[in-house]
Amino acid sequence: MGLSKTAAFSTEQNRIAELAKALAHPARVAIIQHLLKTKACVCGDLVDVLPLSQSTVSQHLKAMKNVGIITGSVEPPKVCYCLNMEVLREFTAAFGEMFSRCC
Amino acid sequence: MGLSKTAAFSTEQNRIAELAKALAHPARVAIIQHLLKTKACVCGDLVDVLPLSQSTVSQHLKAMKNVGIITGSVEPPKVCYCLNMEVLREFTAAFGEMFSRCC
DNA sequence: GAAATTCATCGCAATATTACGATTATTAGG
DNA sequence: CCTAATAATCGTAATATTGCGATGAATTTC
Repeated sequence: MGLSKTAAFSTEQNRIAELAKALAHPARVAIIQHLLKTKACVCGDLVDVLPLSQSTVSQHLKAMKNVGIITGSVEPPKVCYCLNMEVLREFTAAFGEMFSRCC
Repeated sequence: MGLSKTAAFSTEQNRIAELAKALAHPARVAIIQHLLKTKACVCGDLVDVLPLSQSTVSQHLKAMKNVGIITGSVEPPKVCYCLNMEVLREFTAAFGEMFSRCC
């Protein structure tokens, strides 16, 4: 029917999938990489860096913010985006734990 | 227009996104977890374990096989699926490297 | 050769994602 | 108050994903 049967899976499985989805697009990867590089918060120069329109970038940022992997703080008239280290640790922990036994 | 502008991003960014996409669905996570648990190869009992139809499971397996994160070897009339440790290492390396500096 | 088993693939429907331009807040500065 | 700057949201269109039942291919067993 086209809808992801999230209800049929565990909370953990859904969370892991959600975290993975936050990086499951090259633009999202590029955003993360840029935020890592510029260390300090960055705002709409993401639009300059990415080969996408302002509205599209804004949508990606919203999606990533919903998952929690980035945060956005208003600094009128700009918005400053940062990586959420808490969630990055959650990410590495989840996958690290998952694959620790085998490789 | 709805198409992922993959051409506008680097090969590395696309590969990372691809790897993430392989885990960006709870069913895929469940498949990985089950393959980790049963260590040895598993076949169609994935269908018994997952709350999805045979055809849907087959599709997920195909997608994951395309990314390379699992392999399937024919053992008539069954097909035996295994994790590809090579690609799992690629996965952990990619994200480990990415986040090594910050957390 | 006729079932039975196992899995891939096809065809379809529903929903999600990606992308953009245009519009709408919000706020700073004149 | 008017304008410029910034970013979110809306509306729309195209494409991708998810899911299932039905069908098809390969192979074993009887």
